Amino acid sequence: MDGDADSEDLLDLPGAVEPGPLARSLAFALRRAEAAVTRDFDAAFAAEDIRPAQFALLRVLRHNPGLRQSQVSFALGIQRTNFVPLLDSVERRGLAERRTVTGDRRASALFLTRAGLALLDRLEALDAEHEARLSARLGPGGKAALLMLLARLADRRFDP
Amino acid sequence: MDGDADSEDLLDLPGAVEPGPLARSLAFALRRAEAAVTRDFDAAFAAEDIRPAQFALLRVLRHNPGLRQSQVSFALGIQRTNFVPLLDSVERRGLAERRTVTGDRRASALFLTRAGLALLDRLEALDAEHEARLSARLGPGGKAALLMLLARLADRRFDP
DNA sequence: TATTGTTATACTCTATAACTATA
DNA sequence: TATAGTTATAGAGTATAACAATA
Repeated sequence: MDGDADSEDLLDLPGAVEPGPLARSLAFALRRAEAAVTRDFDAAFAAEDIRPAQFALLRVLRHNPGLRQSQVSFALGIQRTNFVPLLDSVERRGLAERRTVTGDRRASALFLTRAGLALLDRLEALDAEHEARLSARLGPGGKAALLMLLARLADRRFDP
Repeated sequence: MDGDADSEDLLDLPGAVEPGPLARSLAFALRRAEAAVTRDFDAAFAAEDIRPAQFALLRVLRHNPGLRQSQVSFALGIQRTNFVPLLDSVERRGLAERRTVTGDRRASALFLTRAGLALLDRLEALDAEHEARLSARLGPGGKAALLMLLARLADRRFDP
């Protein structure tokens, strides 16, 4: 049901600690990889005071102007209730705005401001370098392979 | 500096939302994959009331009896200050224990209890099924490839 | 002086319940 | 009745500063 080769040597726990079965745990490997990516992200974006969720939000708004909050939060995998303070944080900084929707006065449509677009241009430049550094760790074809495997893991059709 | 193939089609944001450059973001892909793995973990371990960090701690203690707190917390990637309540939680349940070290009265050595070992046996069985389900999502050789790529990302020698 | 474990604290992310105003 | 957005709140995970006991 598995059939993978041995990869016990892939994980080096620091300080001569035996990793044991932890060396083959996907959850543990994902956690360590995400921590490393976050460290590089923090170093790369320190000057812009932006967090990953804010960056992702701005990117979605640029490519999908006028979406409703529920649509954006669902696309980002954030509950609509937790999306409110996230959106507030970028709206307070004048990077995005809520506009009232004609025809449904409950909803609000989301747009980047000019300032948001200007910031996003700088962020995309920083991100290109960030992704290039990570890609260099992975070797030729590594990033494409990794994105494919991660997308398979994340496929909600397999969900319990 | 990159040279990967196009994989825009790998990410399907729900609700006809254009992912844009988010489709090639490693941080975003990692976040979604980790969320999916966590959902499967929660479903698999619901009956045992155990969290990933507690499980990882028990596993390290089994394979490395007598380690000091600092060593274990470092191996798990948890700061020693945050490790204290984690260890407290498993010690309160009688799964592990602190023992005084002869020769250094500041330190404590960590051991699984018999109850901890018994629980860990059940957890390892659940985890084998959990990992097998994830491995099935990835296809033949997928898990080994993914573990290798994640280890490359996590390699601290590349850290900023 | 430095190290081990600890407390206190704060910030982010996430999760649930309940509310409002609309539809 | 149901939906879009909101508030309040609680639980984890993580970060820094500072302390006591010991080395």
